[in-house]
Amino acid sequence: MESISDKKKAIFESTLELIKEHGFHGAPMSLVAKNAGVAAGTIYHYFESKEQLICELYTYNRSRVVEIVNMAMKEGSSYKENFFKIWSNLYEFYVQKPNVFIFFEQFVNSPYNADKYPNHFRGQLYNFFVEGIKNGQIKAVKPEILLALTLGSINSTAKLNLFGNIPLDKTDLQQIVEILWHGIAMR
Amino acid sequence: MESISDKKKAIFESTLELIKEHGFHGAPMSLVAKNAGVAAGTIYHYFESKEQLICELYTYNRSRVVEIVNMAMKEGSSYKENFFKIWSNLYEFYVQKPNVFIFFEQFVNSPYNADKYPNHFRGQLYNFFVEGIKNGQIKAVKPEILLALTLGSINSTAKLNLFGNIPLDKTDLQQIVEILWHGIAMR
DNA sequence: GCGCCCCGAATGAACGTTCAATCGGATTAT
DNA sequence: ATAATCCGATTGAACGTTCATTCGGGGCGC
Repeated sequence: MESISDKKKAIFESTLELIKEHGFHGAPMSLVAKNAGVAAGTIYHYFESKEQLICELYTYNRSRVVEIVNMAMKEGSSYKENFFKIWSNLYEFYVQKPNVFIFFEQFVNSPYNADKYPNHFRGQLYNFFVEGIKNGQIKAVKPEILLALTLGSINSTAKLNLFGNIPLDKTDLQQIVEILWHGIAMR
Repeated sequence: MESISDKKKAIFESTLELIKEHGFHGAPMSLVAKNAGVAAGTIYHYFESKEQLICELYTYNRSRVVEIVNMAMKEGSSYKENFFKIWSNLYEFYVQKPNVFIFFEQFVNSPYNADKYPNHFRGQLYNFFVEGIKNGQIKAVKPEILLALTLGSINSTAKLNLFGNIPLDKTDLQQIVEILWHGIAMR
């Protein structure tokens, strides 16, 4: 929600783009600056260091994702509909913003990322599953497992779409969520 | 299958360890050399460049993984049993060799990796699913989707085990594969 | 003594970061 | 209204460090 200055936004965008294209290596501050249309020194006016820039970039985008999930949880009318909404909204976000998606993938497995097991969705999404179990809509599995499977399937589907050489249409996506739901739903 | 010299193996192991611990950055050749117990120059006797070292490290370990899958496909007696075997053998491999697992994750999303959509299992595992569909054991979904979901679930489960702060026992794993199977199996 | 393996100091390019200088708009003084 | 002052934002050349890579040499087997 906090609004950030245009310069900061440009630096963020430039960093995302470079990392998507060339990885952490291949994203030197000089290039980040050039592509953002600012001088090298300017970056250090906004960020303490490269590490901090990257970490802030992560937390900023992570909060966007959390926001999306929280929104989606209120959209549908039934529990299943909510689940589908969450899945597809998150999927859509990743597919629409590949540079964020790839940055996430790079960051999460990098040493920049301090806690490898973030509480990402420990808040709302975790509770969403706990709720589903309590109400008998979902099998009684550890909620962490449901989280992992759900986010994991979004992840690999996004990758399949972005890098796979087969196109994924609405029907395919429907099938995928259906498979997941069929796996975790009661009955 | 090809056997590699002890020095090469030591260099591989050292690289894996450093990358797991400190990422691509934080794995300078000088340290790779030191931890492998060789001189910096020696590495260049075996590898043309750092890039080549990393790429070879990848293809070497990838072939190990492919091997595991191919083996697992012959172990069970029923189709479902085979599926379970593949899943758990691959899972076991990742959990037993976290440095390989993390290296994979880092590599796949890095610019070192040329083709983001590798034919990894296009060979045997792909056929395994095609077969399953033909024989009516599995829903008629694009095999690529089945691949993505299966490998994705292995992936996120391995991460959950390695980094999550909850332990995963046999029952949990059983539940996870069961969920997946229930989702993709016919009926 | 030739070829192969190995060493590790040397090299130079590239990188993250710093900093003195400059800009430009707002504020104050005249 | 104009001039003087100020101050955060911005610049980019320069610095010191780190890195991948090179290379001249040493030792061992044949």
